[in-house]
Order: sequence, then structure tokens, then C-alpha cells
Amino acid sequence: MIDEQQVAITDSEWELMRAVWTLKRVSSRQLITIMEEERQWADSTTKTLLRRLIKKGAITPVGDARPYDYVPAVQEQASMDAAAVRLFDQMCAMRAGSAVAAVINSRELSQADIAQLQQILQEKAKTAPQMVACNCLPAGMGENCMSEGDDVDGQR
Amino acid sequence: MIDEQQVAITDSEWELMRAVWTLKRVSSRQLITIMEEERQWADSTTKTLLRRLIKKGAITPVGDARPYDYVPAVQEQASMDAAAVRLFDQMCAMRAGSAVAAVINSRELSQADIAQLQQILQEKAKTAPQMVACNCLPAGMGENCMSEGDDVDGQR
DNA sequence: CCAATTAGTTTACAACTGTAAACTTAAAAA
DNA sequence: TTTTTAAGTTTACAGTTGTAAACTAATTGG
Repeated sequence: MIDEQQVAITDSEWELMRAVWTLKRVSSRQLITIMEEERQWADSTTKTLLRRLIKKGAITPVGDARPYDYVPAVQEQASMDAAAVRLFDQMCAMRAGSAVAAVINSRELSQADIAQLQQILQEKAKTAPQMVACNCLPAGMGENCMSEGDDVDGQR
Repeated sequence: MIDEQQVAITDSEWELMRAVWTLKRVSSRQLITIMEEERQWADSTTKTLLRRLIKKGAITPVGDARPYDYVPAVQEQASMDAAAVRLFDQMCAMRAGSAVAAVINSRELSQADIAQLQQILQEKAKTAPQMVACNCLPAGMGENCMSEGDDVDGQR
């Protein structure tokens, strides 16, 4: 199913999801153990989060007998991509490039990742504009968030 | 001041911030007008968000007479970078590369942005590992979220 | 100087989040 | 088959977020 994109996953839910994605099929017991060891969550906490994720359709219980197992109902990569794109969508378009740079700098990437990114960039360069317009204000109020000094107020 | 990084800005606050960052110094009146036109917010809504942002130190009121003006107390680029890095920090390290690719693909980047990214990647390639380890489970429970099929459960 | 008008401050309130206890089955052990 | 234990379901509860009304204190227009 591809209805996933809209499932909003919160910070703590994200933690649980990662375990489910990684194990592909887990019992609540395993999840409780993992989250206890990893975040010191009380078992009830894991149970609650598991329940919420099931309700919002991010996890599906499988099996017919009592100790059910749980499997992800949304893909990890797709969820990550959506979350990342969404974040960038709410920030100034003009500064996205630098933000991406910050992310890359903060992270370890494999040779393959780098190659893929270089590939994409090279392709993108062919049609890239000289400059990306700032989209921080409603049309008409044409201002640009990068004009001049990035001042940060008084106390300096 | 550089204590900024930790100021957590919520989704709607982000909208207001963008206007403040762009205008550099605004009156509440201008903000109210902008947010009304851009998000159909009631004036009280803008007032509340402005107040909350002041309280959490993201905006500073300036002036001594009554109609104060407001200026950002944290830098836009730094805030964006922090938000983006934070998001990636909570997702699987092994899949960050693809997520970055998704962001790049979803976005318009300027020639300069692309050049900068290529520069960074080239540098990073020199010491990049063959593979980035999955960090989704607590140490010891060594599993890797990318082993085999990215199945998405039943209903297909 | 008094009345309108604004700008700024409090209060409101439901939904969502993080965190967890309590309760109710169903399964396993005795 | 009775008791224990583990799995699943409800309820709880404070703090945050989105949204906004109400109230108070300055400003400004007469």
C-alpha cells in the first residue's frame, strides 16, 4: 500500500518504529525489552506507543493467536524521505542548499551514498537556476530573507 | 549570542519566524497582517505566537515606546541547520544518504548550492567508509535495518 | 481631557505527546 | 482447573501546540 506518506510519526514513536523496521516482525515483548534497554521506558510506555502506531496505521499486528507479532505498515525509507522533505518544505527555499550541506557535514555517508548524491547533483546542475528565490513572505510583499547582514539582535 | 541552537521552534512558530527573519525588524501590526494574508490567522493567534517566541528567546522586542518592533534573536540559517540535523539524528544512519537524496530531488538548488555540495561531497569521499552501519537497535542486538526486502506487510 | 483605537497581556481550550498506572483477558504453570 | 503470568486494553495526567477570545494599558484623534 502506498497511502503511507501522510502517517505522521512523532519523536518517540520514531524510536519504536526503528526497532520494528529493523526486526521486520517483533513481539511486544521484544519491543518492550528493547525500549527499556534503549530508553528506559516503562513497559506500559512501549505498549501505549505500539497501540498508537497501530491505530494510526504505521504498524500492523499479525497472527491469530494471543501473543501477536507486529510488522511495519509503512516503509522506513519512504517515511524518512517524507519527514525530511516535509521539514525542508517549511523552511526558506533560498537557504535549503546550506541546510542540506549542514546535514551532509554532520553525517557519515558511504562511498555509495556519496556517489549517488554526486550523480544527482550533476544531473541537477544542468538545469539549476542562478539563484533560488526566497519564499518567506506572501507574494507581493517581495522581500528576500538573505539580503544583507544576518544580524542577530542586540546583546553582542 | 550563540546559545540559540537549543531553541525549539514549532511548526506554526516557524512560519512567524520566517517573516521576522525576512523583514529583520517588524511591528506586531505587520506580522499580524502578513500572517492573516498568508495563513488566515486571527490577529490573536499571531500575538500569541509572537509572545511565545519572545518567551523562548527566539525573538527580541526592541524600542522603548509602546509600539515595539521585533527582531530575531536566533539566526535563520543556524536554526534551519539545527532542525535538519536534529531530524536526521533521529533516523537510521544507514538510510540518511537516500533521505538527503530525496530532499535534493524535491528541491530547487542554485548553481552555487550545487557547487558547494559537490565540493563537500568530494572532500567527504576521501574518507568515506564503504558502508554506514545501522544504528537502529541498542548495541549488542546487532541487526541491520536494511538486510533484505523492504516488505510492507500484508495487504498487497 | 475624553473617547476610540491599538498594542500588548491573560485566559481558554481542545488535540496531541510523553510517560505510565491500572485493569482485563488469555495462556502457561502448577 | 486453579493460580500465576504475560499480553493486550483503558484510563490518567501533565506539558505542548494550534487557535483564539477577552481584557488591560497605552496612543491618538477629536
